[in-house]
Amino acid sequence: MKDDPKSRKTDLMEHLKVSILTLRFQPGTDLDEALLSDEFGLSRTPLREVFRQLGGEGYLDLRTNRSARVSEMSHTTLRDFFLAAPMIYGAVLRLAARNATLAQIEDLKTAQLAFKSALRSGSAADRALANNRFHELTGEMSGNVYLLPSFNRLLIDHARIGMTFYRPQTAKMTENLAEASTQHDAIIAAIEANDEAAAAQLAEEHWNLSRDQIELFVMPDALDVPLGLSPLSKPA
Amino acid sequence: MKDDPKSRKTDLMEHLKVSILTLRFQPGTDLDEALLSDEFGLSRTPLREVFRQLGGEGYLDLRTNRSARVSEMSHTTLRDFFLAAPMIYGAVLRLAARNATLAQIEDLKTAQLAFKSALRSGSAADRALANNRFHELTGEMSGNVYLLPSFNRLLIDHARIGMTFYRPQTAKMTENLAEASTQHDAIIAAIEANDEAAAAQLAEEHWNLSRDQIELFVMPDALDVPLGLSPLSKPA
DNA sequence: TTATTTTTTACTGTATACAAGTTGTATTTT
DNA sequence: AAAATACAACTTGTATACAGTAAAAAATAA
Repeated sequence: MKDDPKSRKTDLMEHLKVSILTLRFQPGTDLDEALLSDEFGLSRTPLREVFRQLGGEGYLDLRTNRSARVSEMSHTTLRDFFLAAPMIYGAVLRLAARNATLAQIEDLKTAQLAFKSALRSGSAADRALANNRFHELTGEMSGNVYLLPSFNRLLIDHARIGMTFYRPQTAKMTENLAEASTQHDAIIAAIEANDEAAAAQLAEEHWNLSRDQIELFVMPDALDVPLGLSPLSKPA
Repeated sequence: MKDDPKSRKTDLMEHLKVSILTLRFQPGTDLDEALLSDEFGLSRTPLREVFRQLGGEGYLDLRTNRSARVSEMSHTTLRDFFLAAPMIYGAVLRLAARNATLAQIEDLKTAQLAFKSALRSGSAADRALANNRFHELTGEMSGNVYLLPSFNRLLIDHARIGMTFYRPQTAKMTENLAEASTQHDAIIAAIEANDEAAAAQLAEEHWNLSRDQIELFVMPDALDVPLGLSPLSKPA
């Protein structure tokens, strides 16, 4: 493993992506050029090029004369998200079922094994990343350059939303996760059978499940704790 | 009009975009960093940042250790294009009808006036750019960050395909252009009336018209010229 | 002449120094 | 004391010089 600048650049890129997807860098966080260039042994020039690229892909917000910032997730985001996601993902899976190659299907099966493994023994970040990888592969399968920009943008926030998703706190949520995994298996089967209709149908079901899971967070069960013993911690 | 680096950078960006959209830079063209930095009075550092950004937006293809290249339009592109465009544009117009502000509608009307003016007296490039502007505005109106990446990617190739589109060679094609303008008016009306269904319907019709126009190019009328006087130019 | 290796040339990628701009703090003014 | 201004520290943006890499040209061998 040589340590040339090129590899450090891709290292940096990967590190930033993963950090953002897993909420290690929270939405709205300012990125310090000096610190990062120091950390990865890169000068600011290539670093800023990476920033620009990640900006274009939707990971970062760039503002002139101000530091790059991890892209925000506002309250309107969630609504826009569930408006666009089913349509885009439905189209992607339909095309995946139409166009997937055998090699791609093998990759997808491998990714699904990794996902299952993460569900069993991984952290929330591991699960979110494994799920992200699975869906990225379906995007590649669709092979439509006009669909992918939006699809990949969706995947970013899907992972970030999923970071809470993949930290199940109730039996119902754990159950939903198992269901998501089952759906992944069904998606693979539909793609392998070139069954476009089934794939599109599964896309919709997969998003409905996601939405249900989100709602379990937005509207949690009422607390059942005696007064004075509330688990709320002190204000930060 | 001050001439600071910041404005030169946006100048360069705008110049590249317009040049690509109007086919002044053909798909696949290599861009010369030294030449462009000389031309715009910018060093290569900010120039390369612009390249990265345009790469992210789909104007350029970037390859390591090779020059940046105007993004290609292959034979598969057209098929992918007409597969994705109606769906995305339908969703965009539906949301535009739902969310457009009065100020945005005014902007759209202004853009449509410019489009009509370009149809009357402009060049093919003027027409393609005016049309591009019109649709960009509908994208802004939709206000959905997850839809816009694909939508803007579509607009790039829409303009490039349209450069032939907007150089009408038969009466039928001129007629189609007038029809496109009429559809723009109808789109404005639907948005102004918050009529989502009508807007979505118009999106589909607008793309059908585009597809018809393309077909007039792909399958031109049989030549009616005596042998030996064929207008075909010599092979390049 | 043809194929292969070496050298040259041109271009891409990176580091560093410097210029311009922004933000926070201290000082002055009312 | 509050507001406004001026200054200082820091961050972002740009230019230039240099290092690394790929293609082209020249030279050598078959």
